Amino acid sequence: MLKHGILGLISNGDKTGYEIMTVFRDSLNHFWTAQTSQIYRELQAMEKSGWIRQTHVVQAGKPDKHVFSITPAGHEELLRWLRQDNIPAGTRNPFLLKTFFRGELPVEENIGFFKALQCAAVFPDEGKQASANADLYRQAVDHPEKAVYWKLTIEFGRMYEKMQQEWCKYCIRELEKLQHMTDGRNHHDTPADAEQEKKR
Amino acid sequence: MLKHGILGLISNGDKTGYEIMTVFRDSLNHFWTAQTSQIYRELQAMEKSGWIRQTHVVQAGKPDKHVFSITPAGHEELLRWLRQDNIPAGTRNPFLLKTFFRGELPVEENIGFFKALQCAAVFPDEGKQASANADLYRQAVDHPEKAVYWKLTIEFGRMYEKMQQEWCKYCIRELEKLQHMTDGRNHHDTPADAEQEKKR
DNA sequence: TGGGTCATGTAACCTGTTACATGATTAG
DNA sequence: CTAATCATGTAACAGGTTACATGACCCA
Repeated sequence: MLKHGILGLISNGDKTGYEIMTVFRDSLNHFWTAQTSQIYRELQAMEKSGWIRQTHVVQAGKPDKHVFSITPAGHEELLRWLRQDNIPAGTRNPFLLKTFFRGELPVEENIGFFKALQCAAVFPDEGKQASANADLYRQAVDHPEKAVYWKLTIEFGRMYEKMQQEWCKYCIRELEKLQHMTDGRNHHDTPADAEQEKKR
Repeated sequence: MLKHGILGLISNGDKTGYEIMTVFRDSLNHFWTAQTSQIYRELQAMEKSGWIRQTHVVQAGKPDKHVFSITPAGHEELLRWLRQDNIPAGTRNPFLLKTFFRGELPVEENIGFFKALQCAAVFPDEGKQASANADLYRQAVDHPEKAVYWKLTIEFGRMYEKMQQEWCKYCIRELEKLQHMTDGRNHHDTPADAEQEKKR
């Protein structure tokens, strides 16, 4: 996956490992991340596969640059990847995994958690996003037909965040219902009491 | 992450590696997956850490069972994990990574893709979900206070899917706009022509 | 008698994370 | 003078995937 992400970035213009790292950090961070260590490792592998090619650029003062450009074979591979398995696979979500087991914690604590989550902004706002990466911003001006897709991912982020907030509201409602149900039977319920209850 | 998922499952009742695999396959598949190879590996590690403990159950005919149960130390670890880093980190989304680079493909192809995605159901429907795993179903009847959280993850799935459909509509609208814009200037635009265009 | 389920795993590989390591330039 | 930025990486480890391997039972 990362290999193809890097390939896509290089297809939009030659880049060094360092530049690739900055794009991940500044612009793709809400749906993908990558450490320099991994980027350099993948670049080596991709060069071996013939997807990209290296040019040394000697610089005065600064360390030399290794600039990578995409090869025709690399571009073919990028297209192949884009077209392949368009069946959206079940995305792994650590956050839902945790939710699934929250029954172990007292209800009040979970209500508190969802209230906090409701306020937390997951994605950086557009303003930040737009100014973060000069390269992408330039692209948006020069090639609107490519920049649309960038806009689509940002819109996804916005809609996801809104949905998450709605979901939090739903969770809070459900948990408060549960709380009232148990309140009737058991008035001052502490976590320790709940533990005792379970062990019977 | 997987270690803690397994720990959570065992905390809801003793299980063999095989049983854990079936729960992942039948009930958690929309937010997490696990291969048997990995499950057995993790179980070993978790036993070494003292989070779980093994009992051999000799069976007539069938191979022996290795039934795992949670230890007090394991339960403590589960609670620690549930409470730790409640800051929802940027979830890695291979699907958005691909969207980001769709500019490489012709617009019509991408519109077709989003139209197909709009119709594709990502999550299995509740009926299937509920009947899939007898253990979870029983839990829903016996311990409504724990089953709520399971319901919450299912509701998340439903809301996510609805949001994705809305997003697809938005994407189609945006791409059709783009198509009309380019239509004015360049009438019978083939992918090959686009390639030529780019290389200038 | 052949395929599905129950039940165990191993080995090799690929991918991702954490920590370390260097060194010059530039801006405050 | 100090911290950030540009620019390169390596080493060790953790986590996930793919493929292989075994064996008995049960149902059609």
